Amino acid sequence: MGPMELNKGTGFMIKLIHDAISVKANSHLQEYDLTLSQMRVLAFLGSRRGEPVSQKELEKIFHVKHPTMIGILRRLANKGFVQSTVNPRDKRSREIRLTEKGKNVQTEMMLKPQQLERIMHRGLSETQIVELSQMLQTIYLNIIES
Amino acid sequence: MGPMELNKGTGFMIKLIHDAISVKANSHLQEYDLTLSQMRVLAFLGSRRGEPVSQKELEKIFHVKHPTMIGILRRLANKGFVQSTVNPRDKRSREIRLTEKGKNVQTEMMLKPQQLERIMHRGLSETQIVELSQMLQTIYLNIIES
DNA sequence: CTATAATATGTAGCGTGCTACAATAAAAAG
DNA sequence: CTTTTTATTGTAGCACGCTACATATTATAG
Repeated sequence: MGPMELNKGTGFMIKLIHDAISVKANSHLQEYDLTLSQMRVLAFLGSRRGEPVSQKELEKIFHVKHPTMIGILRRLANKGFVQSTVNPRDKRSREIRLTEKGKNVQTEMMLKPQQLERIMHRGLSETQIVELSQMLQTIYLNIIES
Repeated sequence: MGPMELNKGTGFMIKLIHDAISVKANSHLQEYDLTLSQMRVLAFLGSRRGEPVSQKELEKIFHVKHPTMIGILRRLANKGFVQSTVNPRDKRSREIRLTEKGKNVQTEMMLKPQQLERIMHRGLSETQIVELSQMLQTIYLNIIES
């Protein structure tokens, strides 16, 4: 059960880390009635300080297809964290905003993402973290462009 | 839209890569009527050369909970790639084996996983790949143990 | 031996990805 | 101006993670 058996290729390791992050983050976010993907969206909306964002913009920022973002926003809206109104200047489009409840929970959780990052980076030097980030970007672009 | 905006933290990059691998691999595996998770299970069963494996073993090897593995195996069995029989020595347990169809598709796809790995590693030196692998293992253990 | 605990599998239901198909509104072409 | 194309959002249905609850069998305690 040592680290030996973990050496199964980069793709598999990425999957293991992804799943582990989901489980860990979601269990911590349960107390706020939120998931990791939902929290990321709330954090982004909070960074906009009240300026509305369209669904399309959110899809591009989070690199997901539109049915995925619709689902996340629907659940956030059902729980009262965000509000979605038709854009009067383009009735195809919708403007997404934080509600008061959304603003409150967002400010309450501002620090959380950095905490998990710090835990992940334990035992790695600053130099290594920079190199890791560059390699991950390289890998991502390699896949996308293949 | 350059690489600049990708710099959003290790956790988010891991998610992006995970999702990109899924989409790319699954689109290639469509012709075999398989998904990436299903193919990984078939590949492992193929490496056992006919020796049956229990569901519990597969859960440990792939680091998933039992309902997840049950689902993957049920879909593989419905498509005729694997066979599941009760273990006569322990009727709680089930023995999973490849069918002939499973063996054929498994040998046909032996090389595929390495191909995607090679694409992912483009532009990285051997040294970097080793360092990356070590850092990913560190990160995984950091999360698990936190 | 019997009662209890542990183990392996199964079911139900949810969130988040996806593709494919559809509807409405705006922009472009004619 | 009308037609066609493009853009944005929506719906249906699937795979695969998960948790929580349940069932059946084996192992352990008493």
